[in-house]
Amino acid sequence: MVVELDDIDLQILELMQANARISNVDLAKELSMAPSAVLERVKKLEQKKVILQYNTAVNPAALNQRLLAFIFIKTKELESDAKIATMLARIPEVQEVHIVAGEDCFLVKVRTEDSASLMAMMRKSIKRVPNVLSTKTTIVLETVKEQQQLVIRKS
Amino acid sequence: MVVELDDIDLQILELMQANARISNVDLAKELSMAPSAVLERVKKLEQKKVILQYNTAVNPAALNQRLLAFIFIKTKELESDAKIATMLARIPEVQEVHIVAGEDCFLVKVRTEDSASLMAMMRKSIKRVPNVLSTKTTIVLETVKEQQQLVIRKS
DNA sequence: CTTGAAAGTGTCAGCTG
DNA sequence: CAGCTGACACTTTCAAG
Repeated sequence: MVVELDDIDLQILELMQANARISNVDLAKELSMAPSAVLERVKKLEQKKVILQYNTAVNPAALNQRLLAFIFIKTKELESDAKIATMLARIPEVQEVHIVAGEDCFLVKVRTEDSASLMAMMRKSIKRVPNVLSTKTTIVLETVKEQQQLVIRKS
Repeated sequence: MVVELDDIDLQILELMQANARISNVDLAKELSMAPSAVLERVKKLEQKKVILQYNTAVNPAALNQRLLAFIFIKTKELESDAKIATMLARIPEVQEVHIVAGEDCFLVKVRTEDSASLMAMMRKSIKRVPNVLSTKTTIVLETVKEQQQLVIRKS
């Protein structure tokens, strides 16, 4: 995908990354533009899939999801990577599924209530995915930073 | 932190996780409540830090950030974990910093333009953090799923 | 991109159970 | 305390320039 983004677009993205619920008029004030012009740009950014979605970051502790783990999953060498990936992606506790270079094939990020529910989830969901050979789990003791904001470099 | 969340709160969180820019009236319609009551609940959720922030997911490809990597960082055994973590967290390309169990001490998620800029960032930023003994980098070939939405279980 | 106007929304005070 | 109503100001959104 090639998209042309000018400095105004980048500034919009920067402001919206920091606060998705910023109002159009506030955006317009920051950019010294009319609200309608800003709205039009935002709509175009959505439509061009530059903006993928607006989400609310909920405190995991408030929902009793205290355990975070990364699981490396090794599978039989085969062409059907995509199918396995899709099955992993369907597990609700799984927040991320990456296909990675090296001998481990998949890296999965998982959030559960505690270690017991992690084990339950692995037995119930991950180990039932066909062609899974082995898993290697890394437990997170403490998260120091967790954000999806991208670095925006204006020209 | 212990917070009491009832089913209405959970429904608000579910709707806002999926779309942070949903309007108050739409929320109210979904919940069959008056907008003012919903607004009050949302404000309380923000204030109680159940809602941490509203962010916009920007397509990394649109900003030319095509490379995603996870780096395990081993450091000298010491008490000053927190200081190292803070230094890692300050690197703009670093989206996540976790302190993990096992012999690797830190796990860091990084997004850069390409492998050259990843190497540059490692030389310039990570290797300059004191007490870093070694790093082990896992390159992501393809991301199949990436979301931070939590599983919400209504009672 | 701007203006201007209509329709819709956020927000608050005051009221009710 | 949590929710409702009603009212006003502010926003969103669109057509036209």
